Amino acid sequence: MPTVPDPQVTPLRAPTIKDVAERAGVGFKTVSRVLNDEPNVRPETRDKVLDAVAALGYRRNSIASSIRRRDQRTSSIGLIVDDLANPFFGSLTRVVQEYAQARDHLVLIGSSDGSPERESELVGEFGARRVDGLIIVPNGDDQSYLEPERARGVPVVFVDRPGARIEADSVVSENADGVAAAVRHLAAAGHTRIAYLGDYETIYTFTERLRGFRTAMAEIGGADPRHIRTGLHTSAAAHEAVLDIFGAAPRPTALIASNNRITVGAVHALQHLGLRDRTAFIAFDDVELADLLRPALTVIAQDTTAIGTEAARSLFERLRDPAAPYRGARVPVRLVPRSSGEITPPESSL
Amino acid sequence: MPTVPDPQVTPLRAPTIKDVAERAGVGFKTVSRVLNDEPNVRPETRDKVLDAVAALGYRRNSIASSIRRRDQRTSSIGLIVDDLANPFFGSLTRVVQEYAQARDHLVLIGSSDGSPERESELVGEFGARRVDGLIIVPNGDDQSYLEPERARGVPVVFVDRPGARIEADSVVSENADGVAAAVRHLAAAGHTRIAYLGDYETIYTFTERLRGFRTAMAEIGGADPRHIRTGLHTSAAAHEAVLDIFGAAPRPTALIASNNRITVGAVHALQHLGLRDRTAFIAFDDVELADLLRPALTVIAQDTTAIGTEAARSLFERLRDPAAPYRGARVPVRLVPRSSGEITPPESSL
DNA sequence: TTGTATGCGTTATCAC
DNA sequence: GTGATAACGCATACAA
Repeated sequence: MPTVPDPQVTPLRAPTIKDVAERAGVGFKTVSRVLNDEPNVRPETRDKVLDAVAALGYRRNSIASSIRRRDQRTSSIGLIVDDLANPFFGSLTRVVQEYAQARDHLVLIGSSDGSPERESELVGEFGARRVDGLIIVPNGDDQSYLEPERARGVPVVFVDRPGARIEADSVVSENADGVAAAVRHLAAAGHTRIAYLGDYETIYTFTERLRGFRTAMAEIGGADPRHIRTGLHTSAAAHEAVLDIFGAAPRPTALIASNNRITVGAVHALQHLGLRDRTAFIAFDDVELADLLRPALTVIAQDTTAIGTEAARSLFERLRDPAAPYRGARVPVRLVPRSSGEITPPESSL
Repeated sequence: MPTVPDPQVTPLRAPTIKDVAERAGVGFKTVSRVLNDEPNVRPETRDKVLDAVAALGYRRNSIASSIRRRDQRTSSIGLIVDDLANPFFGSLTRVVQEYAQARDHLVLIGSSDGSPERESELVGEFGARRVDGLIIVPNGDDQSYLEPERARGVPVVFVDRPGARIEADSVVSENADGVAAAVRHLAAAGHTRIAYLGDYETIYTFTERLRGFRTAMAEIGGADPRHIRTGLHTSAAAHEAVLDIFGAAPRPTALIASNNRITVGAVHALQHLGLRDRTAFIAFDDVELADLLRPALTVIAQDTTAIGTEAARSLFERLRDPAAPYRGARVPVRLVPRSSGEITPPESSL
C-alpha cells in the first residue's frame, strides 16, 4: 500500500526569498534588495526577480522581517475599545483604522467589555505581537500594567477616558461642558425642574457628565436630589427610573439622558406615560435616526471623527517624537437642537 | 562635553528570554520551558524564572516564536469589512472578535470601503503577517488575488456576499426571502401597489433583494416598473426617488427600502409629503431606535450575531479540518412587525 | 532536570 | 552590482 503524505506532517510552506532567488537565478540578498527598493540592482536583474515573485505567489513574511529589523517596528498598532457593537466605538475604530491604514499600519482590535482584567490581558497579547503603539479606552483606575510597554518605549494614547497610574497622552470629550450646555439650553426656555439619568458613577465619563449637570443646575437654584438617578446601566433600569421620577410630585418638566442606552429606556417610559410631547428631552450621544423621531431628538453629539483622528494623530506623532511633553486633548461636544429639547414647560409649572 | 546617548542609535530593547535566564541564573531553554508550560522543570527553578520575568517586565515575543514554530501558526485572523462605522459591520466585527478572543486568537481589522483594490491590498498585508485565516466581505467579482493564500492553506470565509473565482466557505443572509416576506406581509394587508427602493444592482445583496421583490410581486400580478428605483446609494438619492414616485399617479400605498441609508431618505421624504402615517413602510436592516419612531418601524432584521458566529465558526472549523467540503451557509432574516408595515391601504385605493 | 547546537525567514554588514 | 555570512528571538532536537 502506497504511503499517502499526511498534510499535517508536511505542511504547505509559503515560498521564501530563497525560493524566489533560486527561481530567478540570483542570490537571496538581491531579492531582498528588490523587495525593499534598495539601490544597486540592475533593472534587468530586478525584472527577473519580480517575475519569480509573481510566478511563485510570494508574499513577504513581515513577521520575520520585523524581528531582524533595526527599529524593531512591526507597522501595527493595537486598539482596545469597550464594545465594538456600540456605534460610538464602531465609528471611533473606523477613524483610527483609516488613519493607520493611510500610514501603512495595521490595526489589531480587542474589546474589553468594561473589564480591567481583559483589558490588561489584551495589552499582553498586543505586547507579545510587538505592536508599535496602543490606543486604549481604559477601564478601572489602574493602567500600571502598561509598565513593560512604557519601558520598551511603546507609546499609549488613552481615549474617551484618561488612564490612571501611568503617564500618557489622552483624548476625551468635554463631557461636563456638554451636559452643562444642555441644562442652560433648557433653563433658557424656562425649565427649572430638570431630571438627570446617569450610568455608573465609577466611569469617568459619567462622573464628568454628572458634574456638568450639577454645576449648571447650581446656577438656577440647584438640582432636586429626587430628580437625579445614577447607576442606570440598562435601558430597563432607565425605564424604571423615569416611571419613578415622573410618578411623583413635583414632576420634572425636562429630562437629560446621559447615554444612548438610557435614552432608549427613557423615551419608551415617557411614551408610556403619554408625556413624550410635553417633556423636554435632551440625550447625550447622537443616534442614527434621531431626526426621524417625533419630536426629533435634541442631542449632545460627540465628535467621534475628531476624537478618533486626534487619538491616532497623537500616537503617530509620539512615534516620531517620543520626547514631546504629554498632552491631554479635550474635544468639544455639540448641542444639536432638533425639537425634543425645545419643548417649553407647561404654564401650570411656572 | 559628555556624549548624550542618542535614543535612535541605542533603541530601547525589550528583554528576551536570555535576559530572563541570566537574571534567574538558568539556561535560556529552561525559561522557554517555563513559559510554554513544558514538563521537567523543578518548581523551585520555575519560581526563580517567574520572578525574573516579573522583575524585568518580560513579554514573550510571539512574532519571533511563530516564525520558528512547526505549524507556523500566528494565532491571528484577518477581517475585512466594508465600513466599520456601519452598525451592521460593527456588530459583525464584534461577534467575530469575541469568538476569536475566546480561542486565543487576535483579530487584524481592515475596511475596504467597497474598493476591490483596497480589499486585495489588505489581504496582501494580512498575508504578510501570516494570519491563520481570513474573513472577508468581498467587493467586485474577482477574489482570485487570494490564490497565494489558498496555496499556503490559509482558509477564507466570505461573509454577507459570496466571493468569486475562488473556492471558499461563505455565509450570507436570506436576502431574497426577506424582501419576499415583506411583500407578502403587505399583500396580506391588501396592498398591491408596492414601491421598492434599491441600492446599486452590482452588489450581490441588492441583486438578491430585488429578486425577492420581483418574485413575490409576481404572485400578486407583478410590480409596476414606475415603482421600482435602483442605484440609490445615498439617503438624498432615496429622498428624491420617493418624491418622484409619490408625486405621480398611480401612487403606491406601500414602500420597501432595501437598506438603512435608503430608509433615512425615504422616511424623511414621506414625512415631507405628509404621507408617513398613511403609507405602509418596511425597511431592510434593523436600526437602533426603530421602535421609538411613530409609527414604529417594521423591519426585515438580519441576524448579525448568527452571521458573525457562523463565519467565525466556519473559519475555525476549517482550521481544524482543511479537507472538509466547502459550505455556503444561509442565515434566515426575520420580519419584525412594529407598526409602519401594518398600515392598511386607504379605501379609495381598493 | 537542564543545557547546547541548529534553524526559521528576514535584514545588516562587509567583502568581492 | 552582487553575494556570502552573521544576527534577530525563539522553538526544536538531542545531548548531558
